[in-house]
Amino acid sequence: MSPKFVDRKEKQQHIARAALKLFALKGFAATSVEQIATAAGVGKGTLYEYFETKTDIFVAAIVEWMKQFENTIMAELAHIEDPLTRLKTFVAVSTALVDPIDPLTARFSIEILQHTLIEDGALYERRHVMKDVHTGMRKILESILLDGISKGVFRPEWARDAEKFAINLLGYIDGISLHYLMSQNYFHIREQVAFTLQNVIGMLRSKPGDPWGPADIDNDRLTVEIKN
Amino acid sequence: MSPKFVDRKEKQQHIARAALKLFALKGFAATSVEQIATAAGVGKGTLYEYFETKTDIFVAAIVEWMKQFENTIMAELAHIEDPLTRLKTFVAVSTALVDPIDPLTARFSIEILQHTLIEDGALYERRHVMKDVHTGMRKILESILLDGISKGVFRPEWARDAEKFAINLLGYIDGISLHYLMSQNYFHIREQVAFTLQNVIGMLRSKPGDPWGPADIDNDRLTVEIKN
DNA sequence: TTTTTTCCCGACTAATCAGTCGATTACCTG
DNA sequence: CAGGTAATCGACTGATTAGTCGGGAAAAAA
Repeated sequence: MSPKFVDRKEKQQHIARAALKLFALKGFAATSVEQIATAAGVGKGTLYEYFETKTDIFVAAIVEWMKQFENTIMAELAHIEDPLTRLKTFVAVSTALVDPIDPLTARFSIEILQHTLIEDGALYERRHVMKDVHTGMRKILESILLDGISKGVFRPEWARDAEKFAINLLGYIDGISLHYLMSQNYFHIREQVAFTLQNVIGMLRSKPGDPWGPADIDNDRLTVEIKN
Repeated sequence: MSPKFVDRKEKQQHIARAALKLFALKGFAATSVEQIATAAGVGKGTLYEYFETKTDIFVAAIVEWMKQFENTIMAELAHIEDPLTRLKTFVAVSTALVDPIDPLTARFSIEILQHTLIEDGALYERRHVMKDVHTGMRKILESILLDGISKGVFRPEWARDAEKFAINLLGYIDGISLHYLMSQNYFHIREQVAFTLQNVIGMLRSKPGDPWGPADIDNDRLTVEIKN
């Protein structure tokens, strides 16, 4: 049955993925190690061959989750040139995570948030993990903005505030996603995001002396499929 | 010692407040009923005279928390006439919750979020609680905007989008607050919020044909004291 | 075949904790 | 003062669960 030598990395990843689903669905506290073992198709003892503690499994699940997200967004951006489309795509991929069909990852991000913030949360001692994620996201967004400026699509004055812009937009995306999850059917996240994008792009493109108004953009790029 | 007849409402509130501090500090799961009892200065058995379950204590703590926030914001707004100042005050009070000196309430809001979203979270069956909170906040913000329009400070075209505007701004406030909490010292929340406010107010005030630019507002109203 | 190595497992342990219950105290009333 | 009642308490119970450990199975080596 079991081969003499097992690819430990691969098996760890397999377990981490099984754990990710459970953590996202039920939360860290409500997910027992036994359940993870069952979901991964191994015994509880085996699980402890590959991870020291439950928290380690959690961290591995987070890493797995981030990897998937980053892959998705980089793949989407890879073949897009137009700065406007790049910006819209970035926002679309980010908000697609809370699509009602698959709210798991969004719930999971709450779980991470909590264990990062709460004093004896599983991640309190490893807060840098989330900081690194956000820094990575911000860099991508900043580069989109600066690229747009260099291509003459956005006005150059915004270069000075690229970082502030990126931080704010990321904050908005997360916040509106959370509110959406909490009060489903109360508003339409696509419309809300499109509204913001219109205003933001209107701002980014307007030049002093130009009449200002929300950008009249098409929202085709606001739909993105996230592969699990 | 104990009087023959006790004001049950008052004692419940007393316990709820003690619980609020603990829940905010350590989270729902990590706070034991025993600890709540000790913090409230009563025995564990007594506590169950006033609440049926641990979850009921949690809900009571949430209600207590919301009441405090609403009192603060209404008190602040009560004596302000100028729409711009009202808007800035609203944002200031909302973000003051994540002041590094007292991040408890922000952590608590994460806790609520989680138990609202996770399937067997303590609040999953009572999701409407959070929805109601947000509706209340949104109404306040909308009224500020409409009032500003009627006073000629904001351009009337925005009336149509008052609701979208309010939902987006509330989402932004929560999102930027969360990011701030997660990566302390990485950015300055006051500057970020001021930046957004400048742009938002610039948008709200600009008229078609006007040269567009961020509003040159003073940020005095961005500091607010939250009383515990 | 026999031995060794690697991997797998689930019963067990020790600790935690939500909720119960019977005993006790303190106040009130007659 | 005495009987009754409201309020308090914390030891106990039952259930859950993170992490351990020793036995066993399969593959490789000898």
